[in-house]
Amino acid sequence: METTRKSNQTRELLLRAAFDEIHRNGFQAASLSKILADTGLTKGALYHHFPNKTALGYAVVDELVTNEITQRWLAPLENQDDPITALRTLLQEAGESLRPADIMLGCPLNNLAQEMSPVDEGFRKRINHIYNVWRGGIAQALMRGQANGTVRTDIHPGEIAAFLVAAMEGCMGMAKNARDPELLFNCGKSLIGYLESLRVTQSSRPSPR
Amino acid sequence: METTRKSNQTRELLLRAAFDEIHRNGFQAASLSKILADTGLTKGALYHHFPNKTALGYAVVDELVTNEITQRWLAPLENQDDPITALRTLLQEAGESLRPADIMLGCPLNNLAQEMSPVDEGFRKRINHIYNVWRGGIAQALMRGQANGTVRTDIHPGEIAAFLVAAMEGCMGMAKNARDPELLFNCGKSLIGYLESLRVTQSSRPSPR
DNA sequence: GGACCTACATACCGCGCGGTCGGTTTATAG
DNA sequence: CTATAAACCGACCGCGCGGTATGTAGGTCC
Repeated sequence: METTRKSNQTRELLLRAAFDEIHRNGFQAASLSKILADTGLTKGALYHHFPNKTALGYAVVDELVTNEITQRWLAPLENQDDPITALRTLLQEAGESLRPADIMLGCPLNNLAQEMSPVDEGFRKRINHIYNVWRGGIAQALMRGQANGTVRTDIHPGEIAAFLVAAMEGCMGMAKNARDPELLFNCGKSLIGYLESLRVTQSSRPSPR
Repeated sequence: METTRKSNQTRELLLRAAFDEIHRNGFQAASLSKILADTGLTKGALYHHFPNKTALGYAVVDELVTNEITQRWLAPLENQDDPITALRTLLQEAGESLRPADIMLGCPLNNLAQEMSPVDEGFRKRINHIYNVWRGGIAQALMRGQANGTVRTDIHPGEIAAFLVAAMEGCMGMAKNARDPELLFNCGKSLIGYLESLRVTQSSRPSPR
């Protein structure tokens, strides 16, 4: 079983290098030779673990990208009574943790979505599944907020969740192109403003009977 | 001078075919051979009008993409007293005019922005310039709205304009991946809701003195 | 009517790509 | 110690790509 563990190590090594290369150049322009040069491995190792380039890309999405989204954006949302402040905190943390190089490369999920959705149905379905889970997690958090009185009840959680994810990815994409942290900061400010408009305020609370 | 006119015709023919190819496959994966097959022209014609593939791409951005954005999103905004209803109308018109194939391919400008920004500085600057013009046009419209009392004065037009463009592109990108017109419709609804929240209402108007 | 230039056509090149395949090392099971 | 299969190596292949060079049809000018 020692072989299996080491085998998994090189598999993950390949996955991580592939993730970086894809993040930098997109999937289609990603070079297998570059990935192998980065890892110090060879064609034999790669094609032992993956049947072809597409399967490698699928594995990157299914394992690395999915994991990153769930860890970063969904897990912190569970068991939260106040989804709006929770989301706000997540946004601020994400904004602070982004280095210029990260801004320049953009969100890996959105990059793949924009590049591969029209070109490869396998990528499209996998990415759309991640987005569905993401939207679903936010929607559920908003519903819990509605149930406990922290979120306005006159909004549709599913629609709002879809818009929130779309706006986030849009802001990331803008900053990626502009290469301007301040633009990202301003967009984040507007996004947080929108987020706060979903909160139950004194004026919006129905008068007690 | 008759030759010049025909020459410009084939140049525009190449540009339009290149635009389509790039819109479908992205710039890097766009095939010059495919473009030439579509137009019925040959390498000689292409390299007579453009020094290389990159220059062709730049011309597509500088001429076709720039024109589409200004015509569709900026020209209708000029000389409008009520920018919020004007933007709302533009959004609805755009949403209605989009066919499933258009949704699937996404916004040409955003596609190029996401693909090329980290890879080629020439593309990045050109695209960023278009976005700057776009944001600027919306910001100016909002400022006019503030001046004539249709837009809230407690918001920063530049920041809001940046967020609006980002959110629009984000919504387009989501629908492109999901391949779902209803998702686009829902995002558009939320976007319009946000837009309307910028309007001066009876309650938000300062009491006259 | 020859010189000349623009506007294309066509054959060709080198390169890097994804992918293949026989060989070699390594590790575990018997 | 040996057999066997997994894990990995590395040379090789075909292909399509962007790009080049040479050629040529047709209009213009003197």
